[in-house]
Amino acid sequence: MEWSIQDVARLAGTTSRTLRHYGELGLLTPSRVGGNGYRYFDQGCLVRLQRILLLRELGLGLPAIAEVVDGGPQDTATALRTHLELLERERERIGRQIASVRTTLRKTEEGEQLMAEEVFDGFDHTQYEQEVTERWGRDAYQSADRWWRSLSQADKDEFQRRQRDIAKDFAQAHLAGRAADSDEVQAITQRHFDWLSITGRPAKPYFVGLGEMYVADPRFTENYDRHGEGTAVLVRDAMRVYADRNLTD
Amino acid sequence: MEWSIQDVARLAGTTSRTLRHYGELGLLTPSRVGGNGYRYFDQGCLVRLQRILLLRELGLGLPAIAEVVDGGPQDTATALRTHLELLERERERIGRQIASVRTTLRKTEEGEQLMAEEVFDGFDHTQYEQEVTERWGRDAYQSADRWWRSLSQADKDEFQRRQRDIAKDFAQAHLAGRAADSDEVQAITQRHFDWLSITGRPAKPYFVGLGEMYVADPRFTENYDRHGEGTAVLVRDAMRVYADRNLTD
DNA sequence: GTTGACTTTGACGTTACGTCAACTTCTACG
DNA sequence: CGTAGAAGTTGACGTAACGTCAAAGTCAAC
Repeated sequence: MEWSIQDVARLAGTTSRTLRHYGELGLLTPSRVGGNGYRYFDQGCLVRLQRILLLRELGLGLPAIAEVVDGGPQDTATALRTHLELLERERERIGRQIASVRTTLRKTEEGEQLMAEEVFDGFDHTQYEQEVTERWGRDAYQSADRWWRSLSQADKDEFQRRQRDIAKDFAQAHLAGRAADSDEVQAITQRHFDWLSITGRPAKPYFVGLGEMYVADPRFTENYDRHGEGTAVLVRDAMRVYADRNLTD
Repeated sequence: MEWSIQDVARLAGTTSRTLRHYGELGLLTPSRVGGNGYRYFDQGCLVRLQRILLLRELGLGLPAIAEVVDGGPQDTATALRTHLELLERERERIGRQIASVRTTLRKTEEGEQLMAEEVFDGFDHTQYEQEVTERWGRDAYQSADRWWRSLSQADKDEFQRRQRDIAKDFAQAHLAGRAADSDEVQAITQRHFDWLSITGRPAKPYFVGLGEMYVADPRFTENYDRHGEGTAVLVRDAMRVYADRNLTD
């Protein structure tokens, strides 16, 4: 018993083009090829095709399927587990994207001037920025940067007010001679971490790198040291301690 | 003030290739092109680029962005709402895919012979099947079919036992002379609907089409009529009533 | 004048096929 | 037995958004 390519396509709910494509990739070889070049498939081919189509419906790529269909259930399980992780990461990514789009949409509807003319803030300190960002990734910085620009002025003000409060507390602790790893300073650092978490929980290298930037980039240093000389260094150290204690990577 | 292509790429956190690509698409035109062909960008270009990159990070396609960047916030809001729907559907789809992969993975690990040699059940009634499936989509049927094949024998048995119970109750109601739109028959139909919902809530055309298949395909007719002649017709009518009352589209 | 960084255009590769196009083969009918 | 129509073949381009060479011209500095 054997079937033509069109028969198989109908039976399996796919197209002849797909079957030819699988043939090219060596995924599914016809059991017989006539003298006229016609492809014919037998029952074994159909069984194989069913497996391929099921796996493809689950979202696996053809190369992954190719490695799996000839192997045992062991290989299949491994591939599925890997694929599952990928799918879960993808779902998370989309979830974050949905949240971002919702925020942007709200801003847009509220008539906010999305990304106004102050695009140039931050475009003039490329000297230090470059050195620092290279350590923990330019993309993360750029991404956060664009996020910041998309906020409304009110949001920015609120965001900065919280930052100033935190900076003041850091400075006060610094004046009082507290160590970076003291409970008091670590509590402030926790608030600092929460403040940063608005755009998503920071990764460890990002957080540590940011601390270093507070010292390296005068624009940031000024944020802390204006409340008391040397505060930026304390903050950087506190951030490193915090990261070592609470963040994984 | 103007910048070279490499400068802009660095400033915006992207690559020169991307900028050239946007140029080709007419998304971002250089403010000036030197006699040597070099592209130069001014501040306006940077503002525009920031908007483009933000929207792209949100997952919008370049054609969609192209329509939006020149329009007002009105257009942007509409585009974002459309995009949001798309993202939410995508998240749901991935959620379903994750569930499917988990099930398949479990089966595989339990040592089930995934899709055994009985691939041929159902491959011999293509005559009727073809007529019926053409009405409500072959893909839906094929997909459900593959799902069915991926179940373990125990699951299949359980699934069929529930089906038999429902069929018997339908036959009994039929013998008692109940109408398709009677409360009693509709209650059984509800159970039938729930039973089908295992693979996902059926769409209305699917559900109605399935009812017609129960009459058109002797393999299915037999499932009902063996408990009493004419039951299949009652079931079909009951399913249509149920669909009209409870399902949309 | 040479080196090295930067620029240009052009073209191929990526995923899983869809969609012609041009041509041959099979099947059924008058 | 000729022919129409369905079905088969290979070949090639298109898709989204660039990444990645390749070949060649330009610019700035030593």
